[in-house]
Amino acid sequence: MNRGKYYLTTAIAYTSGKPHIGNSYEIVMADAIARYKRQQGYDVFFQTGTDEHGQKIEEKAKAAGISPKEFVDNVSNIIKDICRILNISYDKFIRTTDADHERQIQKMFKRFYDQGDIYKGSYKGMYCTPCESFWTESQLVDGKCPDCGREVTPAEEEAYFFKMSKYADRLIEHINTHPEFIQPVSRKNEMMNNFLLPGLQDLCVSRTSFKWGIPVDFDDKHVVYVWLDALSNYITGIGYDADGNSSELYKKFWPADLHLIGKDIIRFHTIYWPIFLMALGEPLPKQVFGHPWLLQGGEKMSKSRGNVIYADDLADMFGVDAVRYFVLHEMPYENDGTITWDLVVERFNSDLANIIGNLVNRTISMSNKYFDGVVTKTGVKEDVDEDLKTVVCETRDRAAQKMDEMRMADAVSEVLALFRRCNKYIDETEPWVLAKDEAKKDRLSEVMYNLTESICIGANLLIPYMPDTAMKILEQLNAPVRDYDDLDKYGLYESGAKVTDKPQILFARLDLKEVMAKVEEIQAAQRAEYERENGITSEDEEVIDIEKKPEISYDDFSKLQFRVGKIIKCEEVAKSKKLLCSQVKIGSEVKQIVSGIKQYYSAEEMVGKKVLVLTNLKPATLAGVVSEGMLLCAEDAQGNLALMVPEKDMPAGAEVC
RNA sequence: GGCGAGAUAGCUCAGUUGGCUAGAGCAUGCGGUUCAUACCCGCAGUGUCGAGGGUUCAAAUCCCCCUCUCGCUACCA
Repeated sequence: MNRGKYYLTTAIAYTSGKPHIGNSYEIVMADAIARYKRQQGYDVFFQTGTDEHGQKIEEKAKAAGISPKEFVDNVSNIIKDICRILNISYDKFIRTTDADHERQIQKMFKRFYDQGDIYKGSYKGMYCTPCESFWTESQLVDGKCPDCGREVTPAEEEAYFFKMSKYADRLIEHINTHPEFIQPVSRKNEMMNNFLLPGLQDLCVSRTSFKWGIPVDFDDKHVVYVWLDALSNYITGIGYDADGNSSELYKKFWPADLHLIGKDIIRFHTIYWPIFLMALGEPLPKQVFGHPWLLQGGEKMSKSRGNVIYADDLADMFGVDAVRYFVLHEMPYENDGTITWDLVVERFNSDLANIIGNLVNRTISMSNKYFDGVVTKTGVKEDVDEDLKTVVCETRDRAAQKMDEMRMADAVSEVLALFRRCNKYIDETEPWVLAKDEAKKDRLSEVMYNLTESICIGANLLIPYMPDTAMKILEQLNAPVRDYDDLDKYGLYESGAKVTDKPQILFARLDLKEVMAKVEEIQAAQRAEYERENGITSEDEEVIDIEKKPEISYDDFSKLQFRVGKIIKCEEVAKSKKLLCSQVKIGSEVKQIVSGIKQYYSAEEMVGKKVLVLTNLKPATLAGVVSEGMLLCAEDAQGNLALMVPEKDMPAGAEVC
């Protein structure tokens, strides 16, 4: 049955490095939806791809000593490879470095500019140095910084801005009249309360500080802001043309039925993207779903520790379908899910090996033992059959309901429940008892038929989630793939068909110890690779590279005054989550300094410390408290802070030079 | 600080418009079974449903307040 078109997309993956399993979750979920919709009879177009521009990539390529294009070619291929490994049935893999995509972005940018949606602005007279923020004229309050109320100063850099405010009312209207647009709904409030209702700021849509991006063709100092570039893939990938010559594919499939994205980028997809589309005069996507994340339990993931979990390692160990099953099953609707090696083993053994694999195996071996593999419907029914049939026939719609609500884990569980019910049926009917009584042979045959038919329906319902396993089961049962519309009908398995006489083990039970031993090897290899790539020996500690700032003169440096200060009193700033307010003795004076370090230091432990202080910074008010300087800290890649302290004891007030 | 979500079994969670002894999966214990991959099936649990107060014949569910957790956001000199 043809149910119309369905266009779904994933976010395109940023090509700054190999994605871990948490990043790969989304593509598996998207693939399950795509297969599910195809099975239902939708004409599906499923697009994914890679986002390849930006400063970060420019820097990474430079560090690797290759061109940005070489760098992204490499990573993009790795990501395609992961798609292949995970059995992802995408129809289009777009790269933002594709020539036609780049051309369309330039045309769109020009069109926005000609329409007056984009204007060339500059930061001049609108930069608040203390806040490090740029403001447009309209945002200033009495010509001053709307945040701190102080004077703003001229700055030189020019940039293009998009007039978001022009479309804000229309967007608010759309969100309010289309409750399904932002999913889960709890995210809608965040967008409305934090961005839309307070007033949308114009968005800077070009950069001049780096080169690796799509050049603005009428002003080549600028490259297009990466989000405008990346978001547009959803239309350029299916042949949108800014001059009005869009492809038939585009006309057929746009607007998208679903943008599947991570919860961290909901803002870009539900505010900026719709506004860009409004400016183009194109319809908005029907739904944006921000899914939760799959996190590694407990410890922080880091390649240098070798504990990053990758899709390909998982697939090697457990097989593709087990990985697909795990990530889909372990992902609740709104909360983040967890993945660890032992959780995967646990789920693998209990759900896949025990419940599904063993069921198929025991059923086929009984068919062979009692009837040489021939499955015959005899019509010898008993009451106990009815509940089995009811459960089996209802599973399709129960799972469908969960799928339509994006509750993947629940949908998979519904299908699993069918297999559980089959195991129970075996216990209820006790085929081995029937087999001992020749008079009950026809009843036994009916029981085997019921089991085979039920498993057959279950296998069909498994197709979206575990396509390979589903096909293996059907092959072993010698049954064709069944039409989705028939999956609530019982008794379509061909009576007299013969199942395989050599049942294959679908999922061999795993021993946790053996798995963990292999995990050790994987982790050691990962650490070794990390060390090789970064040219360090195992003696070296983890290092961190950051963006370098421009060279300064000694004069610049000498303007700063650093001194040793002793913290004599410290308390939490009441209205803030991050701030501590310290009284710092510097020489004979005491300065009050506010610092954002509450997450790393308690007020009590601060007292008595001797720390380095930038003393001649212009005072500022933070959360209503005056701060007269800055405590110096080092920050690692995860944002953890460590206070700088003198290596030997020095008196409070000593100058640092 | 603003806005929002949440706190239910050892663990992960479900509980629709208030209504029968508060449920599922995993883990635990006991029992059954032998077709099968030492599997499957059944039974048993323990729950102050975060604390306190209120509305009601009746509250996990509605209202108030408190504590804690989480998300987005602001501050992080």
